[in-house]
Amino acid sequence: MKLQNGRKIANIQDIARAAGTSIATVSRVLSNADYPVSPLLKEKVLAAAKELNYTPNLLGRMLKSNNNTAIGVVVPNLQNPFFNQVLIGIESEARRRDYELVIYSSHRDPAQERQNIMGMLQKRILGLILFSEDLSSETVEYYVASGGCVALLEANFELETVIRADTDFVEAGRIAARHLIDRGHRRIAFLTSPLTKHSRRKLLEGLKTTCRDMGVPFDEQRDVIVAPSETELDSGLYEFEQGKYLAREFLERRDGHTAIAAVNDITAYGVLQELASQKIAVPEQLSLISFDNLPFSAMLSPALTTVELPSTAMGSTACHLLIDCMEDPDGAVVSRDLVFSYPCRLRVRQSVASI
Amino acid sequence: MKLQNGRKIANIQDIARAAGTSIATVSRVLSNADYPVSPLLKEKVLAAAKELNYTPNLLGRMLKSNNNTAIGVVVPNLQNPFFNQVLIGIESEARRRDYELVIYSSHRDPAQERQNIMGMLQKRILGLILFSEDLSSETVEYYVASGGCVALLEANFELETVIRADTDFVEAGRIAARHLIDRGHRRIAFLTSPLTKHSRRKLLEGLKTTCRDMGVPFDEQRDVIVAPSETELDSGLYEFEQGKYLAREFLERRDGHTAIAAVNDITAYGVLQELASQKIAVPEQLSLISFDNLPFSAMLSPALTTVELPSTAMGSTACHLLIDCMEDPDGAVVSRDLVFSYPCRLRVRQSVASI
DNA sequence: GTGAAAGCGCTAACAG
DNA sequence: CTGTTAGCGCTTTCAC
Repeated sequence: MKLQNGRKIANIQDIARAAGTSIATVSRVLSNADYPVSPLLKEKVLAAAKELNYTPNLLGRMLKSNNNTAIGVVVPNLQNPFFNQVLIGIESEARRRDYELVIYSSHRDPAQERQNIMGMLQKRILGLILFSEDLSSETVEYYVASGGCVALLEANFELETVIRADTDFVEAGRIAARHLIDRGHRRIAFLTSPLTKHSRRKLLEGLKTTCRDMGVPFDEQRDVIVAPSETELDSGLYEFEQGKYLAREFLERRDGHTAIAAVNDITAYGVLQELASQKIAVPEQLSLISFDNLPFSAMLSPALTTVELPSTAMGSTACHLLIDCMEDPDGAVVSRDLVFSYPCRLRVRQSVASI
Repeated sequence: MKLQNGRKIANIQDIARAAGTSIATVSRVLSNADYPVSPLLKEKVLAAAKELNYTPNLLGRMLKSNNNTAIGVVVPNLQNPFFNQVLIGIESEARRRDYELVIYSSHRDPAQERQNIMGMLQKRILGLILFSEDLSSETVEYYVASGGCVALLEANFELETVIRADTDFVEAGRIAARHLIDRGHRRIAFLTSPLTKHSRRKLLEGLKTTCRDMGVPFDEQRDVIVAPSETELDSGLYEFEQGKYLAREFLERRDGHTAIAAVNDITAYGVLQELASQKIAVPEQLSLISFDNLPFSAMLSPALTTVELPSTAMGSTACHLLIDCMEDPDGAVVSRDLVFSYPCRLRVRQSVASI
């Protein structure tokens, strides 16, 4: 109905008229269904379409076929670089398969999340990648019941008929501890935000059990320093400030520690800056390792040794499986193994010394 | 048509049947048009809708009304944190106004960009925010001709009836030069990627003219160091590597310089790491300033002094104006001033010394 | 106030 | 092969 050089956008009727045929034929050639159409007419239709600058109205098609080649992505926010990494993976896969990405940020607000998912349903966006470490399953169940496919990233609730990706945080913790211990460290501190999240507790568990397994003392009272509270500002800056705070706290209570494991990269950046401002050289006087491997971590001085949590790969695989499910006519794919987990990888750089 | 607990998703027919009325009435209450409906019927309809878990099908509505409450965003890529900052601004405004964000990444490929925009048109997404420093206007013109509204961010081509946001890079260059000179620097080097982009040339211009205006010698042969080529890998890592390269080059050719201006923050990170590895202390032995103010820049040691290019604000204002235009029935808004530019701001941190 | 009916642009039977 | 026709779910005249 919109104007285009004074004319409305051409529709198949216009094409049909111009090509001297019927809308059915036009539809058949333009949606290239494998339906026999005489070469002559085909040619004419194509020519008319080109002539009239035909732009198919996918709303019409979608309304008819009730499917939407878009997938919705709900992340807690866009500021946290980790989610950004996940998005990069999702985007590349979506583009490869010709799906659009509709992005919502929930700000960890269940009401907002619910609204986002309902919005998707209203537009018949039937594929959802949900990053939601601390929300519940109700809305998701409704979405699935309405015919949607979903991929859950790091969710803390169980649900059937759904793709799941989880990171093995215990293993991540183990890897970090092992590296530190291999390099001769015997007193390790874990600096963390409050242990309210599954992921953080698992990290701690990995650290702790590995220390014990390898004969290194680890005492939660002495070796774990927890930041007081957590305002979910999500600006990234908050975790950074928290890292500085934790470093100060650590230095006061330091008790023979030669290495710090920080709960994530941004916290480690804060630790690093605080240490630098107190003229404590990393890794010469104190070693530091953390978890994430944000791209920026390679750019620091010293470059940060960190356990890479698969983010981009997780995003791209989740998207890949999701699209498979969406395109699967009779849910056969669902019988495949839809829970996956990528290994964490140690990225050795310069912030851990051998002692 | 999809199943939901074995039933299809309810549509207004179902509601009408359940409420004992007609689809017209249902539509009127459910789309809350300000159309008189008796309280009794209204009540019944609402009850039925709730009972049947009614989820309106926006495709139907959109097909009829030919408008889509989504806006498309085309950025070159998702890896560059600068675009990410812009996106954050766009997202917050879009959410506030209840618009969905459909995100495309063009990878600076005109064909891809064209395809993205065509895809939007096909879904009748009639609002576009395009970040495109080096593409041409053809597709955009077509989009506008088809009834779309567009906001151009940092575009290098002219176009009417369009919102534009541009950054005053000359002024950014001036601000940096002024700061350096105010702090006593008299020999400044500009480290940059190839001067193929408008923005970089403008930065140089601001630097150069300000030096001359303030009586500080600036010689392009001696004071500008250009990286050899530019592979648009866009991983962010490339600019970082380039920064290291430029720093090495600088050190070889250093000729009394006391300060470096790097073309952007990521390049500055590379410079900083190279300097650190060569044990050159910043800012004690050499000062460094750059352009962007990515969130990370505050997290380095030393924290980077940088000229903030408005990114988030630009995104949110662009989105704001775009939605105004889209919602404007008769293009009256277009007469307003639709070209805007935010001031760049100096963020003084620790990488520039007074000498 | 209310409802019947005509589309929005497209696809898919169904008939020729 | 081709065209007619009946919807997809919704909004919106236009009569009552």
